[in-house]
Amino acid sequence: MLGTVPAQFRELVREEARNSQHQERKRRRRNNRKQARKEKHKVSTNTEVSESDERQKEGQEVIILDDELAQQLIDQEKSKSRIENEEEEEEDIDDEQFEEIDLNFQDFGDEVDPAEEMVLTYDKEPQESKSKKGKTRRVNMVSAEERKFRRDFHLLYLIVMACYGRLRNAWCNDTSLQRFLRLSLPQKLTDEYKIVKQNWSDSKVTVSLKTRKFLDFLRHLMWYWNSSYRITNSFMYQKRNWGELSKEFSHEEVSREKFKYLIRSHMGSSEICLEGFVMLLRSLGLYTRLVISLQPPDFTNVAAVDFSVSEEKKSSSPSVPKTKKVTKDDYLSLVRSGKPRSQSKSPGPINQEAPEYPVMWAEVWDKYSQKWISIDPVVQKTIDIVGRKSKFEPPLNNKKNNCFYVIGYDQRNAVRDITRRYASNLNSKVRRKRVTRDPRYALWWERVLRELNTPRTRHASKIDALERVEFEERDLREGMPDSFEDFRNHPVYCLESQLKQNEILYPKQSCGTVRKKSSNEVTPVYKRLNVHTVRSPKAWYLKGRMIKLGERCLATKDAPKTADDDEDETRLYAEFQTELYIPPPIENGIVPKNAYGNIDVYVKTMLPKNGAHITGKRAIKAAKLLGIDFAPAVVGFDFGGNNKGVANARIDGIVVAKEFEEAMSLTCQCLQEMHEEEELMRKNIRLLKCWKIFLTKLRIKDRLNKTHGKLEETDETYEQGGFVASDRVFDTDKQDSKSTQDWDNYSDSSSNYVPSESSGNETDYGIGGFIPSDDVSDLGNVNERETKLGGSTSYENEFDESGHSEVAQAGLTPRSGSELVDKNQDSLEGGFVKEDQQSAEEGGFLLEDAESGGFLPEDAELDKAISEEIKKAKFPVETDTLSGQFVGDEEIIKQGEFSGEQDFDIGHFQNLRDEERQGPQTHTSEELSNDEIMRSEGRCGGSSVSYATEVAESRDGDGNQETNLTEEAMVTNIAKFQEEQQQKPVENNSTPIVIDSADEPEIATGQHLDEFDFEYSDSE
DNA sequence: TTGACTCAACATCCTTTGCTACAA
DNA sequence: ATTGTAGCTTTGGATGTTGAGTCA
Repeated sequence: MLGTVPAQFRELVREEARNSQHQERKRRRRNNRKQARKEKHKVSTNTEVSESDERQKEGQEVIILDDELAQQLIDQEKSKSRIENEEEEEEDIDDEQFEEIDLNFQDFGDEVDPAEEMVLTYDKEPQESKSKKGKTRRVNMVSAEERKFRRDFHLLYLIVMACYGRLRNAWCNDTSLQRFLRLSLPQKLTDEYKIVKQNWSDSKVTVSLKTRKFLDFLRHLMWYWNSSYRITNSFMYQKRNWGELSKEFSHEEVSREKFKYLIRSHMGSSEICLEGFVMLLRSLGLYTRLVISLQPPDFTNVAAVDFSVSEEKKSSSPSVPKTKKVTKDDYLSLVRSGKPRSQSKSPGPINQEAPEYPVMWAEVWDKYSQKWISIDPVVQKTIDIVGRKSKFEPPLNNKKNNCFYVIGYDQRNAVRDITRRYASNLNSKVRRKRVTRDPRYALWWERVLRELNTPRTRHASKIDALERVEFEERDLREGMPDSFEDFRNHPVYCLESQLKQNEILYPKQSCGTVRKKSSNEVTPVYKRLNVHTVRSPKAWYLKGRMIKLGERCLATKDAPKTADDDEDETRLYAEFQTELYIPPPIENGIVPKNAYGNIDVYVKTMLPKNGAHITGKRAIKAAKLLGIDFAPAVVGFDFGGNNKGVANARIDGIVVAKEFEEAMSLTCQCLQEMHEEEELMRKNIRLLKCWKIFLTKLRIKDRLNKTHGKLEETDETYEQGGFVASDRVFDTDKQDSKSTQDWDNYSDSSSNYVPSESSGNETDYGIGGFIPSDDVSDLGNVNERETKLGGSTSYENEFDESGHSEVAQAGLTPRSGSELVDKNQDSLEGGFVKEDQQSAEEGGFLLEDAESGGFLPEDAELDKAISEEIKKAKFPVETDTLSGQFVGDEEIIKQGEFSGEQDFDIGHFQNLRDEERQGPQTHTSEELSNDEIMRSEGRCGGSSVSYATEVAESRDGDGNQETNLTEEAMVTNIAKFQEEQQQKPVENNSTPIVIDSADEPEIATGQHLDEFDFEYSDSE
């Protein structure tokens, strides 16, 4: 294994080189393609191509070096990049790649064979390229992962702030505080309010006068509040770009009690000042909204973070932008702790100058003019009835405040998105900055708002309906965008030049024109309403539609080269040219099929008349059983998986005639039940077999005791480890008890001797119960043993910790030969042996009984019951996980060999298994131990990998979890094995060695195993 | 200062029914 | 001899979006 490590590393480097070369080739090809396209209407641009080639040569260095040099190079690069980081320069070497390589160097550097050369190719400045005029163009974009993170962060911000607003709004509904505020209102204002109210009820007063009076009152109220409230901190939250997220900003935590206190004492931050004002308005019975303009970081900004924007502005050095990538950790550390990760990256708290535009304000409903009046008593101290443009809307290029998400909360806790009122360019500019530009997230945002509402406020009220009308008017009033770019994806207007490839205008009627700013060229503008998506007939078929008869295509496109059709272009049609596809009906129970023998059911409407779509994996079997006609249902295509690039039909269930639906569902249900029953039966039988084997082993042990004399320290050995006891019996016979721990000696003296578990783990087993999970997880031991066992497989891998596997519970495990075998001595050491032993001591399952003539009658009965149970099984239990070996056991039982009435022919027993395993071998009865017998029942060869796979297969009914666990165990096992191997001095030998079972004796000594790759196989 | 335009670098969408060798 | 299945190969091409630079 070790020998392969440098090769692995070299492979990695080569792969890097190949990848980069491949990328280069790809880019070159693309460039060529692009240029070829341009050549259609341009003069040849060959010079550019060669230029780009030269560029690639310049940018790329091929270095041939030995590994030591490579190490040096990488060290250099590392230190260089470190320095660069410190100096905040933006020589953006692909750090990640180097880190990856470096890691390998550190791990395996000592083992690198210096004789071998390698080629290390790297891009010197992969993210820079030259523009035509020779100046460098810097590409400064973040990865896809980072983009996703930014979007998610944006979403999270929206949710959190929306919830925050909801909470604060609820606080503003505190009636006792409202009463307090109303009572503390000066008499003058109270009187004025009375007049306003009288005016409202006075029909003689005109609406405009009512509104004006009301506005006057609001203005006075605003000034009163503004003068009586002492703002201790004028800072409000503001928009931060991605680089500023880790900067501190002062924010005092306000509990509800503190909030109450601050309101009563007319003192606090500007935010609480506004909330107090909202309360004051509500206390007067005015329908008031708390309005919050959310300021999430811009998710459409995918430029690498610029930390020094503010510094840059001050330091008048705009020529060299100082940018630095920020990792996710920076944001997360901010989110988790609210503190910056390192001071160097966060140059002090955000500049807390008083903002020009508010992020929170109030809205009051004027029921006479039927308009919302916006009041900002804190920042601008203005009252505004929003006309064309709101006074609160900052310019679009404002870095600290944007009007992209404005939410209003009223006293009923209704939550509404009222951005439309405050964003004058919602459709053209703001829309592109909102996450709702993606329909998926539009739904998401709708849902967030819906969830924030109470069930009562989810329905639009009268005022909401009026507001909707207002918003529609505003949509119309917004008009056409004033720049070409703003037409892109505009919901109302479009330009023909910006249509996508599969979009057409029909009918092509312009609704206006737009003039370019640079020239007098006039471009017609169309309504987005007239834009249709066109598709090929095949694409429409996949959507369950077909082209109407006589329709002419609206567009064409080049047919894919792979198509067998003679036609070199595909005709495209719009949806209005299609109709629903009606499949041929099922007649006489015969399902119409396509050329592949399937039926296409891409959408529900494609299900034929009189047809039923039966899903589920037993559907086909059920249909075959019933003898009815059916067709597998193709519901889509897969382009990934094993067959990348080529479509694979995705089949889900079958289609049968409607009249068979009930029969089918019953049959499927029945099959399912049968399957479950069968599984249960299998499980039971497996467990019974476990018991049988266990009992058999006890009998063998008993017989041995009887034949060779009972071991004195039986109890002790049981405690120490189950069948180690037998080993000791064996030891006693050999008069060599000292060598108990010396496995090599064992192996030498008795070939194929399997040592018992190393005594380190034994204590756990002594407690009793089934396989302790500790042992399962202790793969270190497993490996140890595996090493000692040589070619034998470690069974422990398969014992999942959760203990769900009945096999594991029973102390059974399948092995490489797809057979179940009693888990070796462990199960006997642990688990019930001890208890049995105890009970034996107490007089239940006594060895003495056995001595006095076989097993107890109960055991015989149990045995009989087990055999009968197995016989009762109508299905082939033995075929799969249970092999004929158990039948062999059964036969032995049947022959009465263990009944105590005959002498135990140990030689026969031995041969039975040895013949199965590796042909006849000769053993004397002295050489036999329980371990021996148990091992003889298992195929000890087979790679752990294939074994694990088999186990996974054998448990296919148990779901994926077990399989995963097995794989996990497998991986751990392999890793351990590799680790072990690396620790040992080794000759350079990376080729896997196949070990025949004939080699087992040697392997069992465990002397040379470390050199072998873990790939053993049985010679069968 | 702003917008149109270009270029580069990705991201994303569209595509829409195998073959062979080998083990069981 | 037949059947079932693992593994192959390494990935494509067009189009859309964005940042950055240039120019009017």
